[in-house]
Amino acid sequence: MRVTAETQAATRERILEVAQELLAAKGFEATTTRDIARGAEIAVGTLFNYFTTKEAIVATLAAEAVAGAHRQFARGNFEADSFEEELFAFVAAGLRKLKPLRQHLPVVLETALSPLVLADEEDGQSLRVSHLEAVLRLANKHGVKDLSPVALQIYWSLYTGLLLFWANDKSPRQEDTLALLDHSLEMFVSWLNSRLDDPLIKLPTK
Amino acid sequence: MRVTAETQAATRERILEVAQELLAAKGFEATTTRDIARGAEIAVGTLFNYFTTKEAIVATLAAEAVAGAHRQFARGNFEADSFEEELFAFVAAGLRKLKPLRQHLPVVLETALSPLVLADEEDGQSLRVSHLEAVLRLANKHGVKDLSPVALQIYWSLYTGLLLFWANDKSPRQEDTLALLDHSLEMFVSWLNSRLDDPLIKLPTK
DNA sequence: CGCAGAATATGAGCGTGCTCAGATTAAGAA
DNA sequence: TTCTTAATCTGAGCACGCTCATATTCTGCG
Repeated sequence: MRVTAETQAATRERILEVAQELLAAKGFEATTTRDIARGAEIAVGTLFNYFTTKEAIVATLAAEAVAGAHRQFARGNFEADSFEEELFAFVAAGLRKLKPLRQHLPVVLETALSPLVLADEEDGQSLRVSHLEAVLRLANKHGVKDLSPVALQIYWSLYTGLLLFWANDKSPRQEDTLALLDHSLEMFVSWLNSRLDDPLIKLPTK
Repeated sequence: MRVTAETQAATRERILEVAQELLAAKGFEATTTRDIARGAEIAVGTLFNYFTTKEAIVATLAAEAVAGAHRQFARGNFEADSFEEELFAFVAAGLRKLKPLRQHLPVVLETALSPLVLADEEDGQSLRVSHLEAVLRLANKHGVKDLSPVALQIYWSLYTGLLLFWANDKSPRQEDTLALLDHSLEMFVSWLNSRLDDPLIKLPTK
């Protein structure tokens, strides 16, 4: 069972690598599951033992990319003056890691991100949940406690909107996306501050 | 050519009706293009003469629904004290019309709404463009002139986020969605006001 | 009328993503 | 080592969205 488990992990890794290559080379639509299976030297059926869906493969790639960014960000213990500044750095770090998948984000967003409330699926949920948890941690660190569900949902709308905008951003170095991020966060954070004492929007202290 | 044109319009209408029924009865995935064609008494090939894509049918249903809401809203010349209040009423009217399609919105959003910058496609663009135009009109009416591209994009993020949230809203009468709308608009409008004199975010006056 | 040519409708067929009955392999018991 | 059973892999096959060569229908002209 030891050897098998390692083999399986290797297979999983091979699938992800091949998928990333083909995705970059031919795009999502033109990359068929048969292609990926052939590249990973397994049968189509086996591919679907490892991933439930073609989209799930891309969602996993995205989730692993941002997970990497999270770890890197946590390690670098970046110290910013303000919540807003640190949030900006955090999101920007995520974008950097997601760059290879930029054009394929709409596909990921539909399956993995669009069920905004706590959904029952799991495939790409990790991305949303772990991102929001990280944001919560940052907020707490800066004294912004107990973001309400509404606040989190608003943040999530802004974040996914940003990602979708980014996916289509034609500006040379995607500076339009960074500008959008800047304004979005400025608006969001100052709204949060203006709301700090409103009981309607705060969660009951646990 | 007269008779034919009418026949075609009737066929188009029949497709949309059948699609709406099947959608409501069985959901998007379970409704096949063969089903729709059979229901409309045409061949599959003919179906695709009228709509480029299965998603385009749903996008058209959505676009016609909100177009109806726009007309109705314009006719009713609803007079509100503030931009925020009127924007709220406007969006809520749109939601009312979209209700039958609520659960299918993610499908529409991916194809029709996610290309956020001016895209080259046309299928569902109408929804985004016409909604944003209506918002601009409302803004002008209330003295908020020349919303910048960034402001429009932020509004769009909030609006699509709202729609996706709504699609999954499990609260009895979707009051969670209305609460989200309320807070989103409050944040957006007060941010707009705080930015009124910032040249960075205003378009050059034409 | 009849006829030519354009417009429209048709459905067999293609390439997908994904499934599942059966073949293959791994792991422990005797 | 050999047998048993559970886990894993396999690819022919299914249903789907969509296409395109062909058939059908419509339109205006002589």
